[in-house]
Amino acid sequence: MQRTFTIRQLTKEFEVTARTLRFYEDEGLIAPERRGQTRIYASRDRARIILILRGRRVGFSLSEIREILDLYDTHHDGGVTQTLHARKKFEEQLHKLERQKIDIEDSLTELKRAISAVDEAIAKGQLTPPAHQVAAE
Amino acid sequence: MQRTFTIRQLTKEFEVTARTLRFYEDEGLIAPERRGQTRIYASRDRARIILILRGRRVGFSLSEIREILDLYDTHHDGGVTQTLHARKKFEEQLHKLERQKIDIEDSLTELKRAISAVDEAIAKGQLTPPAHQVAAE
DNA sequence: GAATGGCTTGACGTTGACGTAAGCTGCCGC
DNA sequence: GCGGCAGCTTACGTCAACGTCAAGCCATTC
Repeated sequence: MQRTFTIRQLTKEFEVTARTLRFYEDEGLIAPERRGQTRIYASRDRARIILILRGRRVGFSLSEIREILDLYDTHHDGGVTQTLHARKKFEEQLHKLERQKIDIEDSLTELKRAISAVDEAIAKGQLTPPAHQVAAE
Repeated sequence: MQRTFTIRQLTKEFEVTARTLRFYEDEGLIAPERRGQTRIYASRDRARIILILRGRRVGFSLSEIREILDLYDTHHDGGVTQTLHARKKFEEQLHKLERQKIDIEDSLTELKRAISAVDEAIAKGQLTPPAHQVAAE
């Protein structure tokens, strides 16, 4: 099992550019080690990248993502206050995602309606034929 | 039943600024009529705004949203070619949303895991007490 | 030893989605 | 007729999330 990764490997695996990974590092989202100058990513970094990218896909900003990652980092060794704060933040994200899930489901049903409307129109043949089949000019 | 809306009403209903609605107009997403200078929004415009905002929330760019709106507009009176093209585009959006739904569900289960981990930690009392309760300095 | 390829660090450029400020035009109540 | 909104246009500003050079280091390979 591989424990470390080069920047190249990760860019290929996740289809992001090296610039993006360095940018995430500048933003404090990941912290790969160095062998001399070059970055060595551990599987911890890789796991965080997965979280980051999925977070982006579901619409979180990088600062929101950083907040979540920080929570994962700190809620273990923090005091009760820290931990309760983490719990609250997690639940906020949870609710945000649940709202988004509803939005997506609404959009999905609407799109499906649109598609079947198109299909009916085609089936009933209520359509002018494609221009190049109408007549030879 | 109200058929028209002022820009003020819509900003309040949807919690967007007037700037935003004018911007959407500049971008060709809506086309309210004018009484003199002032914009009069019909319920058609309102419906489109609902679509736009929901589209944004699920991560579509404004140009993607414009594309969808255009499809709604034109696939009725277009030829077969137009209509099939519309169908294809609709399905593309459909797949994008389905992928996103999976991402969201994954994130949801992960968040729930995180929350119950927090809860267990609290239940087991494996926590240092809040700083202000430790000792009076 | 010169070229090649990969990695690095700046630093400036870009794109999307608006914010913001300036200055104008009605229109309403007083 | 005037203060005070509401709305309008024009135009520049901003912020996030990178892209795009430029210039340099380092190891290999020919």
